[in-house]
Amino acid sequence: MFESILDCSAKAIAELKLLRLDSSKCDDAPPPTGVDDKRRVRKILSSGGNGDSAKPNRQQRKRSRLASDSVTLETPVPHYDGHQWRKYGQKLINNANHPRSYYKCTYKQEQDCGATKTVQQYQQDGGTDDPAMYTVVYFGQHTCKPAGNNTDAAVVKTESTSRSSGGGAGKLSPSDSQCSNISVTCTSVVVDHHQRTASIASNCELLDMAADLENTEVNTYDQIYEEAGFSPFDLDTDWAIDAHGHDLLKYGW
DNA sequence: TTTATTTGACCCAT
DNA sequence: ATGGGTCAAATAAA
Repeated sequence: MFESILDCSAKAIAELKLLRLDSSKCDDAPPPTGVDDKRRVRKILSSGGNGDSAKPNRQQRKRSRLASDSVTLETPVPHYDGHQWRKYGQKLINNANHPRSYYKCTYKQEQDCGATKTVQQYQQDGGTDDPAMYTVVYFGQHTCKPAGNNTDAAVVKTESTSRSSGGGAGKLSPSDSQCSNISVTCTSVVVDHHQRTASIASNCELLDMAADLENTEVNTYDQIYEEAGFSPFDLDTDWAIDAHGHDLLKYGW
């Protein structure tokens, strides 16, 4: 297990290092913020209304989704990220063994929060010692405020196949061995310095973190946690995507 | 009754 | 034409 932890940590660091090389091409690409008015448009359409207004909206949205920056997490526990999500779709994807699930922020309606994510299992669950791994891709930013003083991370009941934490508390300790499998990638590294605060962990900072970790004798997840001070998987931390969807932000403990 | 999930259809980008 | 993202009616769960 120890070796496995080491191996996975090394892999994560290697990936982050690769991304660090790409980080030099940080350029500005302000993603349009698509307004989700589709439901109403659909209603109008289905009631025989003029459908011309539908096209720009949908186009705008789809384009924004495809062109938008994203943050990708690879994790065995895709549903514990500090936010509440509502599943709105599932699709079988070509050349994938498992369907992809689509989630939007639970507070989309009330707070017009535009954050979405997709979850897809990419590793066959080979046994009890080999937890299924999921690729989680986050789009957009959370503009919603977390409801209540919910210190526990949001627990999202989703796929029945979810095997995470088997009914245990929705909280992982940093020493949880599963956490050693986490890696973080991003499709675009653009840092808006005006958006940053002291508590922000941007992609670049994550990459720096990886570099620092590489120069340190890090043998356990506990040490990684200690070195970094936090992790993208810290459930006591609230995470968000920055205003332009470029960075993974930490906005609270 | 309310809220969340499932799932087939629809639509857009490639 | 096809793949993938989203909608929304039907269904399930609380």
